[in-house]
Amino acid sequence: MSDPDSLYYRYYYFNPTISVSSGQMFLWQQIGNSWYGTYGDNIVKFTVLDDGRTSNSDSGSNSDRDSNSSKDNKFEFSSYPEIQGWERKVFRLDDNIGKVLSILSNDALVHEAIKKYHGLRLMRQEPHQCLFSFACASNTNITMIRRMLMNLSKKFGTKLTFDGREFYTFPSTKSLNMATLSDLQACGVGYRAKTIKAVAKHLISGNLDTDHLIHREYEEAKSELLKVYGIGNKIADCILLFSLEKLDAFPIDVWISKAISRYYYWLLDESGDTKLDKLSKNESLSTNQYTAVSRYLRRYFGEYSGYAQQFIYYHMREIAGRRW
DNA sequence: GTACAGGCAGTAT
DNA sequence: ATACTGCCTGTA
Repeated sequence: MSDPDSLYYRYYYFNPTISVSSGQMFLWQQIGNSWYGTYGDNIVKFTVLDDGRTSNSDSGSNSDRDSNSSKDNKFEFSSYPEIQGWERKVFRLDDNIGKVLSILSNDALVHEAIKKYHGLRLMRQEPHQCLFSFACASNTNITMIRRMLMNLSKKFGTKLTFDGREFYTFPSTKSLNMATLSDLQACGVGYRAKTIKAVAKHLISGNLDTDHLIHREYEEAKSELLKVYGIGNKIADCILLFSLEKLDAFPIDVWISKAISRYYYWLLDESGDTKLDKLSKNESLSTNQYTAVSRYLRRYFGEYSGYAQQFIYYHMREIAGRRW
């Protein structure tokens, strides 16, 4: 890479476009060449500067590059109210991505996905927003979750203007705590209103403290989250991975479940765990099966299991022809 | 009309 | 321990 100012050069290549479209963060929208996202009280924005410059073959370091993304776009970042350098935090540019990808490349499937979805990053979410977002995520799909969160933001967030357009901040924990069940249900969240209330109550009372959980180990933080009504294994793992710095978390949803029975069944087989015998035909996991499967996969992928999960997840959605 | 979508809690076996 | 069931809501 000849341009020392390019983000590829400074941070190892990353592609915010593929990350925001991966479904790991719900409140993003594309307008023209720009993407706008809600990050708590702020609206963050990046624009793809398509300067037509294509990457040249610089001595093999690009050999893993997917041919589809051989063009190195530049990106411009801004926000309102302004947060300097938010992209570093949100796209986890502080991670040693070279090390992460190198370790995970030991697995054949993840290695393929890394090549294919070059530049995909894990995104770091604002913890309270992440908690409430996944409180809405049970038994539904991404389109519905987006709708619920947009409705909640309109009703309980603060309107602000950015680039001459209207946006809403994410609702404060306090406002969601004060809301009644029917206020929340008016946003189309249905029975999940009880989970939202439970999360708000735990946060307001100090019973659940995200700053505290960030500094605890995976197991301990997870058991705290599981005490909240409506938060189960999968949702807790998403919250841990996306906002509480648990890169070793490995959320298992139906897509990852498919990937496991297809590509990683040998791992469970090797474990000799009898309660996993029926897993190949029945892809839905009981609580105990989830815990067991999660343990083996986390042991296999190691401290960066969450990155592996993200690449596998994105891959499964892609080959299934995702639509949202 | 019916099945289903990035789960979970409650209840019955 | 494991299996089964209902749940809000919109879309196919």
